[in-house]
Amino acid sequence: MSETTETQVIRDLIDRLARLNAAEDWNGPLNPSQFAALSYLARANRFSRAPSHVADYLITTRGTASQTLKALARKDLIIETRSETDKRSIRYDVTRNGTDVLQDTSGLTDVINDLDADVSEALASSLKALVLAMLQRRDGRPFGICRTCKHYRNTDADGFCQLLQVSLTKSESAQICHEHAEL
Amino acid sequence: MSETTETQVIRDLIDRLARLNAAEDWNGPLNPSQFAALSYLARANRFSRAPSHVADYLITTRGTASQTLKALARKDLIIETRSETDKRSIRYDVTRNGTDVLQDTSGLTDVINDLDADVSEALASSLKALVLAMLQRRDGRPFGICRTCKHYRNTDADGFCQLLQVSLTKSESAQICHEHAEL
DNA sequence: TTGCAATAGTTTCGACTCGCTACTATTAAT
DNA sequence: ATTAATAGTAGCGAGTCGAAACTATTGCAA
Repeated sequence: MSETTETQVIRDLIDRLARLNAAEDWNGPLNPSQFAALSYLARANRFSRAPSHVADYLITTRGTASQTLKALARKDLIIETRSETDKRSIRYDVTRNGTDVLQDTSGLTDVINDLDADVSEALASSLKALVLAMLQRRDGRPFGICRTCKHYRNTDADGFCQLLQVSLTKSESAQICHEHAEL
Repeated sequence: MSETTETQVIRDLIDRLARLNAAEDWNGPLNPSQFAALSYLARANRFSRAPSHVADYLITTRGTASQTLKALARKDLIIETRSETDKRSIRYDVTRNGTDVLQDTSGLTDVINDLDADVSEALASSLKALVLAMLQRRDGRPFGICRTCKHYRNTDADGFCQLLQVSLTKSESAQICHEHAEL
């Protein structure tokens, strides 16, 4: 008979919240994993759209990610592009159909929007601390948008990544990168 | 190209945290759903251990819950007891083996314990608000321990449930009930 | 009391996730 | 020139998931 501690309560709330969100996904054309993968691809920059990146983001194996991506490709929501420079790697881009599917508004989004600004800021910060601590234990990648990365340099119009040595458009600077590192 | 708003960030953090937690479960003898169901049963009172209650708690259907419970029963982690009063209903109790499996300490637990007391209290409260708001939309049951329920009455040694008209031991008053209602 | 309707749980189906292992192609390092 | 590392995939077995169809009870009304 386990005790129900404050910690256990938080664990349960996180799990239940994720399940409530997942249950909503099932109402749409995609299952929760497919939706999460598609949503990630739509926000990731062009250096972060490979199966292995999706696997890292979704905390799963390359094999599982590969299957999920193949399922999305079968549905014409994403399309694969083989790299010219490295013939092993593949990049998946979201199609027009794919962006349409992502328009579905979610109940969790509404509910989070109803929080007071200071509450949601505190929530984001606590959750981020938890995710980072969990990632550290398995050396997983944090992911994050270019503009907040230590390799990012602000130039006149656009941005520049010191790590990959490429310039980035304004739009790209707001995308998610698998190489993201805290300042 | 979806924008990544503060709300989207929180959604992603919740999803990733749940996935990080789930990934840990896979290292053990059970999959995440089985572990969640077993963990619930170990903390639920004797009126809340039926397949339909597990389904409500895990935000899934009775059919799915039934399958998961059968899988746990095959592994001798829970055992089914048919009710005398209502021959349709079944109660699953956690076996000795079941409680042993639950002893596994989780990384998420450690990480939550590392939070400052005031931070974790704020976190619990925000998450609870989100879960309640989500549940309201699908009239799902909140669940919670007897002692904090509006039907609970404190008696001399033990407690009493006004709704079910039964007296509760001290230990039972700390268990999860599917009939739980906010004060 | 008979006759439904609601409830509790199960089964089956098809699509898919999931970790795993084994495998192919390519690229990097010695 | 080997050998090792990396990127991605196929196939396996167990199991999740919702949905629909099904059995066995119990509740309710006319």
